[in-house]
Amino acid sequence: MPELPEVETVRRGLEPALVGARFASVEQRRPDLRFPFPERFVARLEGARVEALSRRAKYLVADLSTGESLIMHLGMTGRFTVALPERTIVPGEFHHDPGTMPIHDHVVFKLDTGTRITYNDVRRFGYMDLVASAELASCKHFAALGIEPLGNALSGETLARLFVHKIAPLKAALLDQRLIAGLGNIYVCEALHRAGLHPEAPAGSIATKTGRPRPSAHRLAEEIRAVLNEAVAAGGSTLRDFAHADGSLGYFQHGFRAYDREGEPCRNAGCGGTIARIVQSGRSTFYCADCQTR
DNA sequence: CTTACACCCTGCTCGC
DNA sequence: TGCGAGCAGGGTGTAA
Repeated sequence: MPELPEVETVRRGLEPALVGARFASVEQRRPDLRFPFPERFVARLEGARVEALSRRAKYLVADLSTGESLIMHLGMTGRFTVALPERTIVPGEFHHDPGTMPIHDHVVFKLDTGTRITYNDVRRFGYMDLVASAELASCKHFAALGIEPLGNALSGETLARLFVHKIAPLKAALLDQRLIAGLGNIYVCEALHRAGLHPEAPAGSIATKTGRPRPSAHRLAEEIRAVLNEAVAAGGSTLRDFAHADGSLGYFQHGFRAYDREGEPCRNAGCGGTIARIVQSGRSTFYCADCQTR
């Protein structure tokens, strides 16, 4: 579920409830998610105040007053639910996202403000870890991460440098978190479609032999930025709608142009093509063979 | 170094 | 209606 825009939306939803609050108690309901929880997970959280909540790629990072940071990855199905104190919670009446069940509530954070934040993860591909805040950048989760696609680093020049001489397909290169960190299957499909680039084209084809950007590199950088910004904006509006309803965070539908639209007409202006589906490195790719060229 | 693939886990949908 | 196959937006480990 969550790629960069969804994680950023979750961050914005959690921030007002979490930052400045203290963990009054933490309930860890199983020993592991994707990985085991760190040693003394609950003890290291309880009593700590959250100083800031940021995002790196698809990770959430809560900086704590203890000098440690809580790293959270949502995997495929991780969600947070915020129950504000002014909203009386009647036992048995607790609201969940459609499709989520209390049996998959794995961590419950109770804050000193009375707010309760619940982490639910059906497939348990998400995970949490605690690392020293000073060593975040070099910790095992972050050390190998590539550039932030919404940061200043993303440009045609950078993409050309990262992809030059790569024969792997563009799709695979864009999904590689060591090069660009935060894109997932949906937004890679969307960015390539918007940029008019074929997902099977060699990644190196956007660069000259010397690593200079071809026009397609600039186009790709622009479209990555555009589609992510639009999705973050859409998430923000979803957040406003949902936050007052039941506190659900982490899922929203965005109007995709290619993703999951196999057999439907291409939405690029002037193109009469049809969206096709192929499989690349085990994942579905959706693209238009008429307007996405190699 | 690359790239490909199985795998982790649960639930939903689709076709027979 | 039941049931198995296939699929799902995440990443990791292993092998070639």
